[in-house]
Amino acid sequence: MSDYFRNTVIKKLNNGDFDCTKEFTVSMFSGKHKLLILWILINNGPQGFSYFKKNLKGISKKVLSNQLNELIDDQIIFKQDFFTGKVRHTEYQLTAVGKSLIPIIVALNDWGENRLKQVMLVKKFNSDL
Amino acid sequence: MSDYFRNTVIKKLNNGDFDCTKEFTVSMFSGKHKLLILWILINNGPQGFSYFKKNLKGISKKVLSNQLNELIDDQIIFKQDFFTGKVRHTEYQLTAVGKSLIPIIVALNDWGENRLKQVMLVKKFNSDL
DNA sequence: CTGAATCCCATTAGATACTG
DNA sequence: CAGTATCTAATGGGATTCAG
Repeated sequence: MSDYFRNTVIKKLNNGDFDCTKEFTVSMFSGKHKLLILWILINNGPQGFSYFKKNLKGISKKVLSNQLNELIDDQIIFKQDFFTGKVRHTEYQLTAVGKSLIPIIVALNDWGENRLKQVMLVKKFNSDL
Repeated sequence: MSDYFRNTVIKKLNNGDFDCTKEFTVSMFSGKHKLLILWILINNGPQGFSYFKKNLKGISKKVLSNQLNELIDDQIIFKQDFFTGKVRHTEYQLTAVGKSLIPIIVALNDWGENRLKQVMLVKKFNSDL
């Protein structure tokens, strides 16, 4: 992702540069895994750290941690801790702000699925020649 | 952006790994400036290279070129060249695929504007204390 | 179990110069 | 005008280590 980019946008906002709405919006989504994380939360409900680790194939703990923290900073998700004895379990959930993204994320996902089908059809057609 | 990420997704698709719809979708949008580029095309119609250069504050020619080419590769926009004598002018336009993104981009932008207003209100409130 | 800190290398962005 | 080529500096990701 782009911590640098996010920080740049945050600085701009703090300096009263309101002319960066689009950059702001992009900064909310930049990060390879954020859409996946949100998708999981939308479809499977609140989940813990290890659930994401298992389901986001190939993601490292560091990157996952970064992405989750950025989403928390942006108030799109929040975290709760539970203890079983000394063992900590966590649960990440969508905030109200995060929930307001659901229609967009669903639309984005639908678009991606349809587009992927198109791409695959073209590929198949070409290989059938 | 992430040429690396895009290439990874493309490789996966070529290897028959269809289990990366979300990654595919994200790869379409990854890139700080793509949303801005599309936003310009949606609102201001077809534009040339220098128009983007002027309006995407701080973007370098190299990065702009990359972003435009990725969008072309993904068949979201296409390019036409015109010559006035030996001087080349270009025009980038949305394809049908690109146009299918308009509702999503508009929704994304609306969301971003509203969210930014919220953020600003909170900031103002805090500074008024 | 969750997650922060560190080290190191791959990738990307920016500046500059050059071409058709 | 619209890029491409090249070089360098800044960033980001992965692996490992450590801690609550």
